[in-house]
Amino acid sequence: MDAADTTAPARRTAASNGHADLAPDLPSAPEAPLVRVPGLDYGVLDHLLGYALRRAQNALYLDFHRATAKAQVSPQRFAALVLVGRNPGMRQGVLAEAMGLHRSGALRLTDWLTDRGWVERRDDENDARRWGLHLTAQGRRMLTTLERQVQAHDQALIDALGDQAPALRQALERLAEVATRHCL
Amino acid sequence: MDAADTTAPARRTAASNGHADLAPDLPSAPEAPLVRVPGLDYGVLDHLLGYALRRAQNALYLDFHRATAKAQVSPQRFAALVLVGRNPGMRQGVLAEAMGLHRSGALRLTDWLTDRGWVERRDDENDARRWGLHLTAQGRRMLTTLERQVQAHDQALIDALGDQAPALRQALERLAEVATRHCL
DNA sequence: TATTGTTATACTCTATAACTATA
DNA sequence: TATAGTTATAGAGTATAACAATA
Repeated sequence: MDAADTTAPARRTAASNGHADLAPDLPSAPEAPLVRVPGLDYGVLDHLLGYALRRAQNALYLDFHRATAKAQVSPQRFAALVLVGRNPGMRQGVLAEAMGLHRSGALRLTDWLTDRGWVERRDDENDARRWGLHLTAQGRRMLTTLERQVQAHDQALIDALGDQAPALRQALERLAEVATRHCL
Repeated sequence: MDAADTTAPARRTAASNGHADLAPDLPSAPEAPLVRVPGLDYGVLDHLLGYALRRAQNALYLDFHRATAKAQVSPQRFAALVLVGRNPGMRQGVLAEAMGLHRSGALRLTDWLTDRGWVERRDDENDARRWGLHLTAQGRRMLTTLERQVQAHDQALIDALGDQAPALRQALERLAEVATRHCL
């Protein structure tokens, strides 16, 4: 037997990551800017709330990458890191639910974070089927750095919007609610 | 020689579509709903404009599929259909630019639309390298149907937002501008 | 039998790079 | 040589389904 099986007991394969070879992805292809082509007629698109939303989201996505350029972290991975940081011991299944992913997707996401040494899987005391997710010391440092960058980035946008900003967020939350209710 | 080579001359392969076998994709996996998990602490995410935007966009994306359920058309494909409809003779490269895609992406998108019989490639009179994209009769009918569905869907959201709606769209457009400028 | 997580696989979307035809 | 479009390929992200371990 191995000497130290400190955190992740060996009775499970502990996501030893058989698919990617340790340094898997890097986003690298965030999508091109969705610019407005001058002579073009956009028809109904110019009047759709959904299209305005898509434009804004595309722009913010690219801008997010600029803001966190050094770490090569996608918005999704940043969100996962925040969630694990604020909810220590969180299960993978809950992470999946919170992020609108399938369990297998949460696995890949967690693998990516553990490969970086930012997150580790530990035993769940009550149920041997479960892992508890925890930030490592390095992960906590990284989160602190990223949060500072992301928040500065967000604040710059809010400043640029001026007094429109609070109404915008409120309207977005309402919109998400309405569309979700619509959908169910 | 073939009798009729009416529209697309044979001196080019005319995107005869060697990759997919004619009935390629169907979106089918639109992403799960991004619901708020009750007991969870979202930390900074709850204060970020970018995250609110992501939530709203996710909800609208799913709702869009509901609204156009019968046609299995993604927002992107709908947008492409609108653009070709409003700008007959449009080149693929312009479509790519308008939609923030690489040329090869616009090719796949156009292939999908032509496979459905909604769009056709025709010669460009001035430059034999170019195609002009045009709606077919069937494509125009489909566009009319889709536009009606999408607009009704969008109007329902606008109605639900009430007097917040105009401010929301204005703020979204401003946000896209600001973030893009930020990025360049 | 149901749940948690894993593995294997497939499919979509997008990009990169090399290629052909035309300018 | 530059441009428009095509082809081939690769990568990221997601899903499905079958599986093992545990409840």
